[in-house]
Amino acid sequence: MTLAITNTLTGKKEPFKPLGDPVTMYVCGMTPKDRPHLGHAFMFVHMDVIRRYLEYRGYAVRHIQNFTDIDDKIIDRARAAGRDPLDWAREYTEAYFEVMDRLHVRRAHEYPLVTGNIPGIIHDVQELIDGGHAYPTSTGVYFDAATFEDYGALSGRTAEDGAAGARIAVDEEKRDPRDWALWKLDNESSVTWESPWGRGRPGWHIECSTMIRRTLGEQIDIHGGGADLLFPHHENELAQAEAATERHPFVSYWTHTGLVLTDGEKMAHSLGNFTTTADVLTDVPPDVLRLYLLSVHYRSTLQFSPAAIEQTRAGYERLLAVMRAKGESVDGDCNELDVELSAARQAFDAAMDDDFNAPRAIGALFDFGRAINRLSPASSAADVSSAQSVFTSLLGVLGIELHEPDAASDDATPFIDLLVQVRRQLREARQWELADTIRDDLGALDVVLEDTPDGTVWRRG
RNA sequence: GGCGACGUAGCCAAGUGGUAAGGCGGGGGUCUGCAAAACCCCUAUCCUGGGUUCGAUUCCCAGCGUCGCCUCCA
Repeated sequence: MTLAITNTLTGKKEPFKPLGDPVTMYVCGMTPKDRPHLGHAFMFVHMDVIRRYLEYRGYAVRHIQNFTDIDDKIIDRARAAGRDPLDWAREYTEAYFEVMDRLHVRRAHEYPLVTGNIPGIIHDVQELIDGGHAYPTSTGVYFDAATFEDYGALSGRTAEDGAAGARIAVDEEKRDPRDWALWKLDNESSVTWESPWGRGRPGWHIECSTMIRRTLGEQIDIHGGGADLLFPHHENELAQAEAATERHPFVSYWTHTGLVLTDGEKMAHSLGNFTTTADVLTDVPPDVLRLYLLSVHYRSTLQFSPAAIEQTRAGYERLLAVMRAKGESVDGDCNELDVELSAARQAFDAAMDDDFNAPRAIGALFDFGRAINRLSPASSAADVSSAQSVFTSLLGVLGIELHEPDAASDDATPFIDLLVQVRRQLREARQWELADTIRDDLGALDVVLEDTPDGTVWRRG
């Protein structure tokens, strides 16, 4: 089987052929101006799954993700709060890690910052000027879009589209409405740097081109980011990179994640309609949220719905139940579980090979879980536990871990055990009403009792 | 206005030119003292109208609806 990845540039699923070893992957990270919302969680979780699956397939992956730690919004917000912009950015960078760690988003190998790449950015801007792709004006340095023949290829927009859609105030000094700032002159803000063109700071798009070049090289395998960055950000990034290096393609596979909608519109900091990831995690376990985010293909739009998360919670319970299955057969030479096991692996791989189809992969795992439950009475303990370990390892490729709600450290445990003991005696005495009352009352306290042939077991509900 | 995406059961959501995964919910059953969990069975003809085809939910056109990008944005 071959892994195929949809490439935004061509709009097609293409067989994955890495440039070399390791596979190079760049993900457009956050501008840490506010706390990460569910849109961020969706994107980073899906990108994490892409990386995990590549590693599962045996590729070594070098994953780089930036932080745009200085930009207009950060400066504005910090100034309004009377704070230092860099300090502001650090605070929300921490907020990012706090929440993504809980969601098991694996850390990138490096997190370059704009503020740590100024010399490289200045070098690259100068190179574009020298190459005839950029020019200085009284407000900064601009990229000359007309000098890059393929401009618009990624987002599928022509020069005419650009002109027609130009709603931004026309800058008389720009040669073309499509041109954008590589360097912004600025003598007022606290965070500026000297440059050959005057004091200022980088434009947004150039940072990614520079960081990719410095950390991964002139051409990379995979570039990820939200669909809202396709234009102009990625279009410009591509133009800057290829104009500077004259190497094509800059990126082999452009992967864009769908956007998260809330009440029918895009969730965004700027719209003020966002639900923070941390907020959701106050009452939704991280693995449940992760399962929810992965229940939609990465390229699709996710319509955020608390009700759907609740449904996912129930689905997660079902996954947990698979781990409670026990092999009961002593002579157990039932090999049906082996058959199911290899079928599950195959279905999982096929789904993920097909453009990282996590929803389908999850479906395959639910099938596998049902098979484990069904076959466990006729299988040996060893076979069941090895099936379960494959089950958890495949879930692990999706970054989903199975955790029973923790009861071990609970002070109430001895008392619950005691009640269960008393109830056992009541049941032996056929005192059903009292026994049921204990069960119901414990249930109201989120302690679930199940009477099995081997006795009563209880767990946190 | 330009460009693009999407519209699948009560809900979430995959997918295919030959009558549609999975999860939640609902109904029935097995098991159980009764439950719970688990297991088994049932629960959709794929927005509308044309067209192409032996045959379309899947391809093409139009319409309706929703969303995104064109400005900062994951």
